[in-house]
Amino acid sequence: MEATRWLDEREDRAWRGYRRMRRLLDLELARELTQDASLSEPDYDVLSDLSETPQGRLRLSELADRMLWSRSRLSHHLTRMQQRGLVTREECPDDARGAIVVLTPAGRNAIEAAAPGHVTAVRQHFLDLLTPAEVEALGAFTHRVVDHLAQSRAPRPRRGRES
Amino acid sequence: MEATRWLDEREDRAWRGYRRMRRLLDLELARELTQDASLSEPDYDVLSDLSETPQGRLRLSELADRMLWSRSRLSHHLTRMQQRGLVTREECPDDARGAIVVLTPAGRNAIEAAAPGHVTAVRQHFLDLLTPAEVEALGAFTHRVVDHLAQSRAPRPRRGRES
DNA sequence: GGCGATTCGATGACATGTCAACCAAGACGC
DNA sequence: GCGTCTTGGTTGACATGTCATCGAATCGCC
Repeated sequence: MEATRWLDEREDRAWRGYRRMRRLLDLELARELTQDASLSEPDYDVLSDLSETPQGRLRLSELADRMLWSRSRLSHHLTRMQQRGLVTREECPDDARGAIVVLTPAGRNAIEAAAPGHVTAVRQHFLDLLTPAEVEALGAFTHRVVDHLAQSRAPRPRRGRES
Repeated sequence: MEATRWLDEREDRAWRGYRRMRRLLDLELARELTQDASLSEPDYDVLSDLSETPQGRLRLSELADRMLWSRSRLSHHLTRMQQRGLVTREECPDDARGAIVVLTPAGRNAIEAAAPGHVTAVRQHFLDLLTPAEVEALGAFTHRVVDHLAQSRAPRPRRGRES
């Protein structure tokens, strides 16, 4: 039970800035996305991940893993997107339990129409405000943090006895 | 209608890393908070902002502005927190429309019990993984981005004719 | 081949967040 | 003081996310 190491001034400034930036950036990007493309950020992410695959199709669980979403959340969200005609579900040939999420032509159109504006917004409100060195540093430390966090949530060894 | 400037490799790495880190960090911090202190992140933020004021009391709208929350969201959330005894509402003496949010002793206890663990988690999963230079850079560019975004959403001048 | 354990995805109940009214009260012009 | 406009906060309807549970299918092991 060590004494807590509180944040010093520099750390506090970084942590507050990070959270405030997140929030404002989210608000602005979401605002532009709905306005220009009638998509929410989650919609955009789903479509974006799907469109990055050669066929625009992914196993539901695979998509959920990539997005770090629960299967439940994705299933609910897909139901809504399906009603809007952006994606469909197909049966999985090699696993009868499985579902394959498929990008519809309308979904493809939607993401292709939305992407330029979204990327532009990301630049305008974020990346272009950073120096190349800062972008480089951001890439470096975020991946470091991601790797660290991926450890903690790594699937437990099957018969492990770890605490 | 310029051609879209897509992200180059470095930018893409930074942007993906940022979003992935956000998500994983949120999951982990929220997990530890609920487990150790039975608080959600929004709960923690409300209590934290309140406890930073000398009296543990803030006008509702003032709190909403600080948190970048809508009044509606805050009002709903306060209702729930009030039912758990973490905060109360009082009438505002100088503005009969107003409500003052007040930290209860239980709320004070909750944040004081939660803070050490939370700060430790923030260090462990984030800040301590960064070099001092990276922390410094993070503070610098996040504040730059925040200032930029604050511009776009600045309250419009009362009778302005601005585009 | 068969049985228990696990995985996949869907679903319903519930928690949380958003949006558009709404009411009451202050602010302003007169 | 009195109409009108704005502001502060609440509320209800609805969208979204979480959690526990379920049925069906697959896996592992014998």
